[in-house]
Amino acid sequence: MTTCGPRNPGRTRGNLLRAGIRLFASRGFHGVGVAEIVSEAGCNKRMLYHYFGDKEGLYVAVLQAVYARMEQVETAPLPPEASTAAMICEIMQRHFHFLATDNEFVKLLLWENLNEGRLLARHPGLLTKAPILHQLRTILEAAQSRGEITAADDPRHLLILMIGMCFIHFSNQHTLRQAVDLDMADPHIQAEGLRLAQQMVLAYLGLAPPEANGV
Amino acid sequence: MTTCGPRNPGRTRGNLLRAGIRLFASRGFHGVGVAEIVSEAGCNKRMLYHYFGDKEGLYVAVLQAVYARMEQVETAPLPPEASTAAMICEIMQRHFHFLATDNEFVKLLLWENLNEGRLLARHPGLLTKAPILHQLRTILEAAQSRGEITAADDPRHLLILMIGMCFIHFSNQHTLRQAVDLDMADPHIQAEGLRLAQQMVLAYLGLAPPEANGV
DNA sequence: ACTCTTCATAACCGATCGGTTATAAAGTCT
DNA sequence: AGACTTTATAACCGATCGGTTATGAAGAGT
Repeated sequence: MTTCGPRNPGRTRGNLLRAGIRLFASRGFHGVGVAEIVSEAGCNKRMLYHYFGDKEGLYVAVLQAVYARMEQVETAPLPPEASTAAMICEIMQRHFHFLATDNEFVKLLLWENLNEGRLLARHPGLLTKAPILHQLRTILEAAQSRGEITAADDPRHLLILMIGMCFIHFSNQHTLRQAVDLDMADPHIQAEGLRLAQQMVLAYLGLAPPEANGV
Repeated sequence: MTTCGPRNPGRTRGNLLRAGIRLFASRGFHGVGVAEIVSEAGCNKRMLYHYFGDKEGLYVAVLQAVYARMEQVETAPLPPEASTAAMICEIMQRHFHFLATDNEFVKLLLWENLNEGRLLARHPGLLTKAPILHQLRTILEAAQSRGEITAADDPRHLLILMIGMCFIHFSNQHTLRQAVDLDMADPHIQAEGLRLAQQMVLAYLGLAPPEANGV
């Protein structure tokens, strides 16, 4: 497409990375050829090998870049004076909204899982511990010390279910549409799904919903 | 591998289908070559084109075969005299157990979603409505008519969350392992995840857990 | 001005891709 | 026995795959 001009190191690398993110997310590692990537990046095939070593090198860089987008969103501090229920709803809403916004993240995560984490295994440290787990732990411990909740279950299991209730809306969009006849891409449907998920977690913890609805 | 012998129509077709299920599930449509499939099926490449037309034809047959496995499990009748809570737990346990057992189903479903349902769109009727939705609807309506529950939310949304809480354990096995440091392949971890998911749904519906635990 | 590293291109490589052609043996029907 | 359909094989096809070689221009250091 847009040629790279005579010399422009940063831009060529950036173009390749962006093209890689878009194409790998949309069709996976095996589904994309390097010729297509360099065509979209507007440069020669040799440049990919110059900047990233090989196709897999670009793929790793793509994963790093997209994981960084999640960390950036999920490490944002929470409103310190909010109620426990409000904080639970907030981190769920953040996670849900991030998945809804960053389709490329969702797809790359799924590709990597389908690949049985082979790339992740070969490049340890690519994916760090979920920052959201630390937030949830802090919230639950504080609530427990104040006697607001009694359950002492492993917060990791609770987090998995919270993530699962969000993730399903985006990971299984197309098959769910056929299976239950709901358009998961519709923001209204998504909002309803999030609302129900939040209610479910609050009900499990025995917390009343925050002031918005519960009076 | 095992050669097909002089003539054996059913077996060659079956071998190809089985090989296709295993290989497409493990590496997706683009990740597998026809040469590899026929090698595992123990027959010549030409046979694949004879029985299934082309590579995509085999892929469609694979999806059909694996979807049929789910329908078979999830249309089994429920114990008619059980409590509402027990029935909810039962359908969740069944769904969870099916996903835990049939890894190929989980992966093929994810491949197809990542492919944005292109195959599903090209072959309508391949995936039918989820039979589990009908079961859930029946349970909820009966409970509602008996006044056991009050919520009149769309059962489709509840089902999505139930599926999501089960699915996440298998769809994101490898990345979750790194993100929250839990081995999702461990049956004990899985059992705990299911237990928590069941509790969550029951808590949301305002139902006491069935006799097993609640006394 | 001279060298040296970096950024870039075009042409090309062997291997593999999905799919086809040519051919024939095994079974089936009359 | 002879004709015809079905099941099978081997060899091959053009296209494309990921990756390399050969080459040179642009910028930086001296």
